[in-house]
Amino acid sequence: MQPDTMHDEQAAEPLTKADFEALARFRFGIRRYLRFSEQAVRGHGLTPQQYQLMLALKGFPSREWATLTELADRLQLRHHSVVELVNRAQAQDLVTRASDPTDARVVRVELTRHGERALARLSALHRDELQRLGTALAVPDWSDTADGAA
Amino acid sequence: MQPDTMHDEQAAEPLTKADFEALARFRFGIRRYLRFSEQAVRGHGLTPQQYQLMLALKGFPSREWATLTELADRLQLRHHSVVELVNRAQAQDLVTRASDPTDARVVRVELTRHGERALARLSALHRDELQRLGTALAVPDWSDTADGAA
DNA sequence: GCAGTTGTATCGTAACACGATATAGTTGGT
DNA sequence: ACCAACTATATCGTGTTACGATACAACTGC
Repeated sequence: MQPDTMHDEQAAEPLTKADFEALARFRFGIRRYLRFSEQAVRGHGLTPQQYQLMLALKGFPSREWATLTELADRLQLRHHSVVELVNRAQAQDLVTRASDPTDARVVRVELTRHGERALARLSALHRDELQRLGTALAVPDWSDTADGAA
Repeated sequence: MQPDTMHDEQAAEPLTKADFEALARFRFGIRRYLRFSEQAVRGHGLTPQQYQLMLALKGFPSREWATLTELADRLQLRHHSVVELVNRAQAQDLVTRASDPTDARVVRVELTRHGERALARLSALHRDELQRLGTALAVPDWSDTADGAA
C-alpha cells in the first residue's frame, strides 16, 4: 500500500491527494506573499523587481553592495537582465553604480539615500506580513509519508 | 516621479542588518525554488503557470477540479488572466473545460489524462526539491519584537 | 601586446498579466 | 413572465519584463 519506490520514470508516482494538496497549499502561500509584496511595493511607486534588487543589496552577506554578477545569482536572473533592472532602478534614484577600485570591469551597485529609505519602509511591511502568514508559508513536511495519520 | 510623500506610518524601530539578511535569504530561497520549478517544468514542455494551474486543480481541497473564479483566487490572478491561462493549457491538452450541471455559467476546469501524468511527474520532482531545500526556505523567525499585546 | 577569459552593456523578441469591455446565465421584485 | 441587477466567463489591445544573441571593455598569462 505504501509505494516506497522512487522511480523517476513515467510510471505512476507515489504522490497522494494529501501530497498534492500540501504542494498546492505551499505554492498558494508563496503566491499570496508575492502578491502582498507586489501591492505593497507598487503602492510606493516601485516594481517588485526593484524591491528584490534593493533587498539583495542591503541583505548581501557581510556587505551592503554587490556586483551585477553577484546580483544575477541572488536574483536568479541572467546578468544582462540585471543590467536592465539596475538601469531602471537607477533612473528612479534607488541605486547607483560605483566603480570597483581593484577591478575596473566590475560595477558596484549601491543603494542611494532614497533607496535606503524606501527599502527600510517596505522591508518592515514584509517582516510584518511574514509574521502574519507564518505557518501558511511553512514548507510541507515529508519526513515520513508512509503513515498519513500525523 | 516618485511618491515619497506617503510616509504616514510612524517610524518603527529600524531593521537590523541581520533582519535584512534574513529577508533577503528568504526571498533568495523562494527565487531558487521558483527557478528550479521553471527549469523542471520547461524541460517537460510546459510553462510555470501551467504547472501551477494543474497543481491548483489536483491540489484543490476535497476536489480535483475548480472553477475559473476559484482558480483566480488560488493563483492570485484576475479571472480573465486565468481564462487565457486555461486556454493555453487546453491547447496543449493539459486541462479541459466541463460545464457545471447546476449552474450553466460556471466552467469546471479538469485535468486531462495527459495533464495528470505530467503533473504527477513534475510534482514528484518538486517534492524532492522541497525536501532538498528544506530550511533554506524556512520563514525567518522574528519572535523577539514587540509582544503581541493588542 | 596578443589571445583567452571574465564582466558589463545593447538590441530585438516573446510571454504574460492586466484594464477595459463584451456576452451569457442566474436571481429577485413586481 | 419580465426587467434589472448581479455573477461568471471570454476577448482585445497594451505595457512590462526576462531572455538570446551580440558587442564592447578590462583583466590574466605569455
